[in-house]
Amino acid sequence: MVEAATGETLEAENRVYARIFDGVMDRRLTPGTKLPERELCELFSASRSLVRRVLQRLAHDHIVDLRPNRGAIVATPTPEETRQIFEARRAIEGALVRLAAQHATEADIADLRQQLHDEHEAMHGSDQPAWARLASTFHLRVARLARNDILETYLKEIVSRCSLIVALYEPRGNAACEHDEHASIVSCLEEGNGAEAARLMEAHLVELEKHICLRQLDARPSLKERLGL
Amino acid sequence: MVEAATGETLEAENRVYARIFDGVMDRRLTPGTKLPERELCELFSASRSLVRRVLQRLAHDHIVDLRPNRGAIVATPTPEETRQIFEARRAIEGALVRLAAQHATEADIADLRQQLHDEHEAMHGSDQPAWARLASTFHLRVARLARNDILETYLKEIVSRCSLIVALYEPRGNAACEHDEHASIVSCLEEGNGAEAARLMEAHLVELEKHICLRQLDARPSLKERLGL
DNA sequence: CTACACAAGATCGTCAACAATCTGGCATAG
DNA sequence: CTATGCCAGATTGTTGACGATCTTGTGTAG
Repeated sequence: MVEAATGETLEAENRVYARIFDGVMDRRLTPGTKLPERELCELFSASRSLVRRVLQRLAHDHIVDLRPNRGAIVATPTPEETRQIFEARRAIEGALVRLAAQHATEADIADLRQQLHDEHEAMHGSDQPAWARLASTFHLRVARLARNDILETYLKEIVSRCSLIVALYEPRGNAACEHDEHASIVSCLEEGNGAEAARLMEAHLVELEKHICLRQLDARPSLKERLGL
Repeated sequence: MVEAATGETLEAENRVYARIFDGVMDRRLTPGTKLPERELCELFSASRSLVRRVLQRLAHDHIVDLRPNRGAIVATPTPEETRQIFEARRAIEGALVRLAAQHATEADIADLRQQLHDEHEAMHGSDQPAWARLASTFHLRVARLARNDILETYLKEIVSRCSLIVALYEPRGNAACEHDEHASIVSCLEEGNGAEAARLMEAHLVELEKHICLRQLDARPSLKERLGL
């Protein structure tokens, strides 16, 4: 087939977007990585206009930086942006867990427990990329329970930006979430205690930011550090 | 000049975006309005590719709906979307006023008081479009004081969607905010009382939603009502 | 040896023509 | 008279080529 319906290209577009998005979430695409149109076209066997649209979407979601006439690179959040991102995340994810506590069914809780189990195994199995990915997945799963697509979409965008931050300021990538804190949050959700769940979540996020801010003091994003000078 | 730097077109793109955006905020572009590419090109003396980019951005911000092969129309939020939008708005704007209370300077408060004065005049001057616009402006001004671009951007998007909702479910457009409630919020901000400011803001938004939900019962967006049947 | 200027290569941005799809009206059969 | 099928006009989606801009390597003057 040369080209089918318009729906096909939409699907292809989402596929390319998801591929790059996942690359960022898995920290295989690190901040500053160049994303030349030509190369993306060849890799995905896609037309330039499609690749271009995807890059614009990614730029709109603050995942890539589109520099005029200089191509697209994976975004590198500044320290100030980092501060704002975590502040926004606490607000939005706090609201999400409150809502999740209202709507969560027993089946939902069971799914989360299964998720926690997978997390635990990945952590002990020393499969660190998988662990990091599962840790983000947990947050997104909880968000889905809130039954609010808008806040959920916002959180997804923010979590992806957090992935960039971790890649920048936490080279070993060991800033993943603590398993126990996740477990406590699930317990609160089970009891329908939204207020406490939100409190735990916000504390959990403060811990995560502290982990990163500590490194931020010495690990500047500039290239001096990256060359060991 | 035929064509200048790339920055010029960027500027033109933002200009077209802003024009359509303002049209929605002022309720001159109502939900369902068709936005044909050809016509936009002529109106703004812009190329088709530029218009196309703008429409994609507007679609990403949920201001227009992009139907494949059928063109772009101004978005028409469903009742369920309306529920989610107000829920999200309470969460985000609540967080924003809390932050605004922390950062607001005396000059900021003075600016807000000026804003309140303009609101009051527009209300009495029976210049309703101006009033509705100023009411939204107040919320965005408060958001700016929070010093968090991410949450501010999210609120801007949500407020624009609220404008669509009002246009849909409040034909006369008289669902604007109460002046007094705005004034109370400013007072709390002046005292640095973020918790109370957030409480007032959330109550204010609940009132606004109630105003709309009441109409939602009889005024369905479907065409039966619009034909008087 | 250093610094500046220049030019070739590569990449991005734009435009215009072509192809695919949808809408609305008309003809025709029942 | 109603319903169905079809065709023309209009609109959108895509592609390919052209022009503009930036990067980088090289050469030359100081």
